[in-house]
Amino acid sequence: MADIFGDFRRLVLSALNDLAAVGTLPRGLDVARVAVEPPRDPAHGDLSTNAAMVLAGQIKQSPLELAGKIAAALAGRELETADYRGAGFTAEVARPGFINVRLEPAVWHMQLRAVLLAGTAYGDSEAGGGRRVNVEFVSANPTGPMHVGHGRGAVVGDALASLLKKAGFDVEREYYINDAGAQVDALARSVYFRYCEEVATQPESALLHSSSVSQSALAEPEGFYPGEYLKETGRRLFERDGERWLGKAEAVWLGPLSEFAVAEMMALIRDDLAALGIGFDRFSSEKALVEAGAIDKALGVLEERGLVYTGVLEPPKGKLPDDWEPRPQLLFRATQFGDEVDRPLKKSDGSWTYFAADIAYHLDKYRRGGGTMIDVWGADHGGYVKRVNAAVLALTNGAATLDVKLCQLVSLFDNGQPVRMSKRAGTFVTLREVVDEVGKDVFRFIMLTRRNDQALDFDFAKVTEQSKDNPVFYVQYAHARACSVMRHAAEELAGEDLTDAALAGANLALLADPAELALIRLLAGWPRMVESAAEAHEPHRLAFYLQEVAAQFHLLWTKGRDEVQLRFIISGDPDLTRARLALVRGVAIVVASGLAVFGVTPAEEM
RNA sequence: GGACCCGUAGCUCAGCUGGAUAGAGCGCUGCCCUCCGAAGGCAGAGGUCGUACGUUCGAAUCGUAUCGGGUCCGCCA
Repeated sequence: MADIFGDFRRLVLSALNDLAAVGTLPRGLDVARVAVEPPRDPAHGDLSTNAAMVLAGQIKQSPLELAGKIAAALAGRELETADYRGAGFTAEVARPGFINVRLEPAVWHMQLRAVLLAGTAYGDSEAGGGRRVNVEFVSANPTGPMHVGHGRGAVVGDALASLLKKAGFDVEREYYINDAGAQVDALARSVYFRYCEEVATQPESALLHSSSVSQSALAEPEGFYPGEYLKETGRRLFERDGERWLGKAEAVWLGPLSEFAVAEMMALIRDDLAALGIGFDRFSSEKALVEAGAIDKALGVLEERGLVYTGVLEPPKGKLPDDWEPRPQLLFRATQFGDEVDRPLKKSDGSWTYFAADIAYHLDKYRRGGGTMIDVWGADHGGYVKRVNAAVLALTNGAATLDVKLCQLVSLFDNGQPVRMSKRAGTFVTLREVVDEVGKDVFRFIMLTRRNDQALDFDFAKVTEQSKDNPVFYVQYAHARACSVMRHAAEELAGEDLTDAALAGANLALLADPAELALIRLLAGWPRMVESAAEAHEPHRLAFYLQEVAAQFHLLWTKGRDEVQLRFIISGDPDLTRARLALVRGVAIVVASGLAVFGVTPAEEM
């Protein structure tokens, strides 16, 4: 894949090798931090490398002097990749020790050709080397429909997975279903309550003839989930099972109803996810894991290493809970792996903690081939990161890495006014309502316009506005505009071959305007952008990049205004027209390629 | 009281893992439409990167302390 920055970096490294061969440099220098980047100021040239400054410290030489030697070693070399073969460049040394490189414009023209030939596969990278990455996200409790915060995690996780795939990793998307534990029991009881309500509406119901049944059945259970959606679930249960569960002891129905309720809730959640265009490769069940004895096995691993013991935790600092008292518990030595305190594995009633199940789950993921694990969580789980990291370290002896991405809160606004949300008051806004209101593409893009650890304000009025302060619109508009130009061209140049493959053969050397070259430079940065964003696990970077591409394209468009925009591109000169159409297509390809990572459909017209 | 996240232009936010004169949008000032996408663009003003030390050739970026905002806080998930 054509990547001028990567290619030039290889050139620099080979020059360094040659210098080492003749003894100018010692062997075995650490070149990991040697980078080839576009200089911040275009006046400094097309490419810039910090090689001299990175190495100067290692060999105690002046960066400036070393830069001179490297620049001399670079002189006379040629770019070796087929995409640029024969293209020349000049290197010069600048103040602190930078080596600035000016490329012949032909390099950029060749780069544009490569973009057209690659299509939306442009930017695909081998950087991941097919290594396995497991991305676990959403994992919302199966107790109701998703809310907006879940939606953020869903989009971030999904886009991150796509990004990693584009960067050459073997990615698995996974959802962890917390279908064990007290909250599922509470869910089942809530469903039972709604079921009884439903039965009571039936004219021939046994409930009507038995006051004792009605009294016990129609009391809201402890931990009741009050949401309306469970009424539907209760009705569906009645449709399926009739009055079968009526008046039975809880012990009889709790198990079957839990299963029923979780399946119903997961169907709800899958629907919400489908509305966002998100699917998973795997759903893992906590319950199945527990029943398979995975916790015992995982704790066995920890026990072998002497990391499990029974002890009493120090009271938490600051204000104590009212009922605090010292209790002996089964604990994990998390403090040996960077956590503040050792963490409980068993509750005082002898049942496992959620953490114990999580230890088992992460070991399971690791054993399935996940040397690299990414978990996307809500920020309210922040206090949990250290202990899970500690557990992963302990379980795998440091062989696995876990990166937990915490998504900060999403606040809803409408025209600057906060949208008040309260579960109790029933003014709770679900993810589905938001997505139905603004559309999947808008929602997805907006969720990626902030770093995940930055709180996000979501304003219904602003995100649907057709103006420049709306990044979704701005980027989509660039793509639509490019498509519009191509439609005009197809009409006016009927009979000409305007496919990407044909345009790649245009005389691109005619693109000599600084604004045109600047735009190609930007497009050339796409593969680098994919790799660095993937490495950092930060999909939001692409959103900013795409806005930049859109801005440069709009700029170029208006630049043609003197000659009337469309005529600037589709001019009287057939060769120039084809060259400029090639650039327009290049923009469309990169934008579409970026939006594809985001799971956003590029607009062809607006 | 502790842990985690965030303090960058009036506002909302980037800043590519330590580099050159810190950027973008909105807002503000002044420009650019007979017509073909002005749903856009150009130029200008606007900064002690919360504060103070430290690490080094070099810090918005790393470390320590401190102030402000948010989230969470034994067996809840």
